[in-house]
Amino acid sequence: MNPATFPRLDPRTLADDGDTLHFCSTCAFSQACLSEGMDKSALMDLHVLVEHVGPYHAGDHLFREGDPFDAIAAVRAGTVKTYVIDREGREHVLGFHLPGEVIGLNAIDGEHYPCNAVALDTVMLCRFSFPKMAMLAARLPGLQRQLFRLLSRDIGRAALLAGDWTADQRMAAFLIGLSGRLAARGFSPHRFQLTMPRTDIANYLRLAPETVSRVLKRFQAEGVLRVDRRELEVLQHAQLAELAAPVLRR
Amino acid sequence: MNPATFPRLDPRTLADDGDTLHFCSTCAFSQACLSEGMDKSALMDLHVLVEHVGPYHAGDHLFREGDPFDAIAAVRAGTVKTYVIDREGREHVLGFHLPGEVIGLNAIDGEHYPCNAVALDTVMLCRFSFPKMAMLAARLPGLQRQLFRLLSRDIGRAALLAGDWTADQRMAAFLIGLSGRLAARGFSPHRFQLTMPRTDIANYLRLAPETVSRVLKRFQAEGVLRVDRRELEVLQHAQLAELAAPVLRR
DNA sequence: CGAGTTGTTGATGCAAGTCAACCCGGGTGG
DNA sequence: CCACCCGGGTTGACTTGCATCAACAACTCG
Repeated sequence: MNPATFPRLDPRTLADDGDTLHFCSTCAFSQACLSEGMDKSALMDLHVLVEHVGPYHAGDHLFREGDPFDAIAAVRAGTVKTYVIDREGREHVLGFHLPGEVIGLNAIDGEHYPCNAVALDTVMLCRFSFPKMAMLAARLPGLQRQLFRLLSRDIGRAALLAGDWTADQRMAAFLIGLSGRLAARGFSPHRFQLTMPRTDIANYLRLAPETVSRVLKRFQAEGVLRVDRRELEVLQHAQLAELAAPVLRR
Repeated sequence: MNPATFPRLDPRTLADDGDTLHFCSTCAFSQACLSEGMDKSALMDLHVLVEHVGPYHAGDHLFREGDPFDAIAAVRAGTVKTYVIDREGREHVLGFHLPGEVIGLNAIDGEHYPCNAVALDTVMLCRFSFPKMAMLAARLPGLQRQLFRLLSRDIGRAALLAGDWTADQRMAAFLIGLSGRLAARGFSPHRFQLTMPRTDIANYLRLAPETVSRVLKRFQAEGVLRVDRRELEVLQHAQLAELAAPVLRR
C-alpha cells in the first residue's frame, strides 16, 4: 500500500489528541465506549488489558483455525483477511477488516478460533484478553453494552451478502461498503487502494475472478469508476450506491 | 401441524422434571445457564424477568420491523419465521426458529427490531426484558457468558448459506439442519413436518419454488427421502448429510 | 361445487461459471 | 541492459444450473 495515495493515520501522532485517550486512538472500543458515556477512570481500566502487537507483514497469520481463543483484537492499521479452508481444500474468504474494526468475535462461542486471519499488508493490532474483558464488562455497563452491540451488529452484517444478488450489485455493495468504512476512519471515500487481489474479492463475493474483472471493466466503461491495477477511484458514488442499495439496505 | 405425527413436548408435563427448573424447561437460557454452572438462586433471579406469552396463531406477528426493541424471546413451541421486505416490496426470509431457539438477538444493536417475526403455526414464547437481562448479566458471569456465546454463535450461523452452493446442497443442508435442531429438542430427526410453505423454503434458500419442488422430487426418486405434501421422512440420512457437509461444516 | 391457495411439471432463456489463451509489470540473473 | 520467467489480471468462446414463464393438478374452504 502506497502511503502517498492511501494516507495512513499514524497512531503515534494521534496518541495525544486530547485528554480522553492516551492508549489507542484507533481502537473501536475506546471511541465507542466514550460515546456510551464511560468516564476516564473506566477507560483506564480498559487500558490495562490492551496489548499493542505488530507489525505483521503481508502473508503473516494473526491466528489460525483451531488456535486456542483468548483474545479479540481491533485493527489499528492495515487490512486483515479472514478465511476458512473447506475439506475439499478450497478457500472461503469470510471478510476483510479495516482499521478500527474488530476481529475474533465469532470465536467467543467455543474455545478455538473458527477461522484463519492473515495480514494483507502491514498490520498493527490492539489485543484484548477476552476473559479479562468479560470480567471488566460486569463492572462497566457501558462496556458490556458495547460488546453486545458489536456482536449483534455482526450478525446482521454476515447475512448481507447471502442474498441472490447480481454480480453488479455485489460488486457495488462491496465498493460502497469499503468506501464508507474507510471514510469512517478518515480516509478518502473516493480514492483508495484495493489491498486484496482480485481472487480474494471474487472469493468473498462468491464470483469468478473473471467476473470481477469484467464487472470492474464495465463500471469503468460506464464512467462509474476508474480502476488501474489496485488503485480505485469512485466517480459516480450515487450511481454505485443506487446499485448497492438493495444489498446494503436490505 | 399434526400432533400425531409431530409429537409436541408439553411444557406443563415437563415443569417438574427435577429440582432445577421450575419456570421454563424449554427455554434455551435455562438449560444453557445450568451447564454454565449457575446455581438455583441465580436461576430464580432469571425467573423474575421471564414472561410467558402466547399462544400466537399462524400468521400472527410477534413483532414487526421498526417496533421498539425491548426484549428477546425463546420459542417454547411452534415455528417462527423472521423476514424483511425490501424497498421493491420483495420478501427475504432470514430464518426459521424452532422450540428452544432465541429470536431478537440481531436487534440488540439499535433501538428497533430490524426484521419481522411471524408465527407459522401455534407459537408459545418466553419473553426476556433485555435491559433487565443485561443488568442481571453484570451480576451473573454465567449468564453474561451465555449471552455472549449465543450472539457469537449466530454470527457464524448467518454466514452458512452465503456460499455459492448448488440447489441440492442448499436443500440438503436445510433438511439436515432442521433434522438436527429438532432432534436436539427431543423430536424425531427422521420424520417431521415442514411447517413452512415451499415458497418460504425457496426464499430462505435463495431458490425458486419450482427448484425446491424439483430437488425434493429428485431426492425422493433417489430414495434419499420420502415427501408427501408437508410431511417429510429422511430415509438416507448419511447420504443427505454427505451432500450438506460442505455447507454446514464450512 | 366453484374459487383460491399451494404445489408440480415442462419449455425456454440468460447470467455467470468454466476453460483456455494471452497480457503485463516486476523481479532475477546472465 | 535485455531475456526470461512468473503471478496476477484480462479477454473471448463455450457451457450450464437455475430462474422464468406458463400451464396445470391437488387440496382447502366457503
